[in-house]
Amino acid sequence: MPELPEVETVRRGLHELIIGRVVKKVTHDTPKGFPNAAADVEAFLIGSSVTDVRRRAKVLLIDLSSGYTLVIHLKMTGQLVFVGGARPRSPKPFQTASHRVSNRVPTPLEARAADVSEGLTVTAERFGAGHPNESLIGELPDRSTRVIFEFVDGSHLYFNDQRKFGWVRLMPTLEVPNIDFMKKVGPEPLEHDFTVMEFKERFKRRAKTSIKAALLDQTVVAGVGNIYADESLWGAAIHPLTRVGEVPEAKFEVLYTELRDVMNLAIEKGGSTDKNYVNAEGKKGSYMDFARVFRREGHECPRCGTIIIKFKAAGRGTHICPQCQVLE
DNA sequence: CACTTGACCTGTCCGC
DNA sequence: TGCGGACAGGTCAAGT
Repeated sequence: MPELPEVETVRRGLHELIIGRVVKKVTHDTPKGFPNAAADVEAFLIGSSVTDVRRRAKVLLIDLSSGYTLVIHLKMTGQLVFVGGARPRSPKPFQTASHRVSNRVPTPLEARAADVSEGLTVTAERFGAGHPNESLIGELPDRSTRVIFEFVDGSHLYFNDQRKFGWVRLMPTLEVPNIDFMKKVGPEPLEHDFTVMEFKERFKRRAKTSIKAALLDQTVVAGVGNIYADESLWGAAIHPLTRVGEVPEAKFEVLYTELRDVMNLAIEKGGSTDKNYVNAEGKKGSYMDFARVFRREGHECPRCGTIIIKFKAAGRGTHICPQCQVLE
């Protein structure tokens, strides 16, 4: 479920944590998740240092000193978790009684990781007690770990992805803008120069589709997913099935403001953790504590007290207040 | 071309 | 207790 605020939170975390670190080794178990040829990995990733961590829409870009970039999409359940600091060493970490999943057969990736004496424990203690966003991560790697980046200083970056929809690929930095997705994707909604005029203009060509489908369309505006679509539509009091062309001008302007406000708040709260999402330190985001309608069916609308309902719109679970949000 | 639906995956939850 | 099926949603391909 990582949307723009979640990916941005990960980006900020990684920007603090991995710039300057030099890649020593990469282990991965899914050709689909990491399709690059071993020779390319050896030539352009191993021995390179991280020079920048960027984001475009929901895509993370980790730039390397080799002139290549790791392009990463977390899709629904992807996580990028950095583990540094002192590392307890264990000779057979995947066979110790303390291992969380010790009574099953280690995956090939785990077995390989065991060979290099990994077996780290990511605990709340490691990241400091009292942090508002608790850790969701246990020992890494775990069964969802697809790629492990090891840096020369002994720290690690884990790419976990329970549902395997996400991917990592290595390509020349200069070619990143030529990816089909990058050529089609719409403007960044939180950029200062993204105006309400441009917002309205972008939606015009989708006049006949529903406002929710248009919000989720990455070629209209970048980075909006199901959570912030529902939250911003509630904020603007627009029914998700309203055709774009039928949305009153004034409400469109409110939607622009609501979308930006709700995403900025979400970034401030470290994103939304419904089930899987964690930041670069393995911690949950707390926006869901502030959500007004998303996953709140059966609860009262904070504006009018009407019970929030859930139904399907644009192929997605959709949450509205049936009193505040009516078809135009 | 605009728009909708299904596929990709796996873990979880619900009803029987 | 187990099992089948529905469900979760970002993006692309294939369909209308």
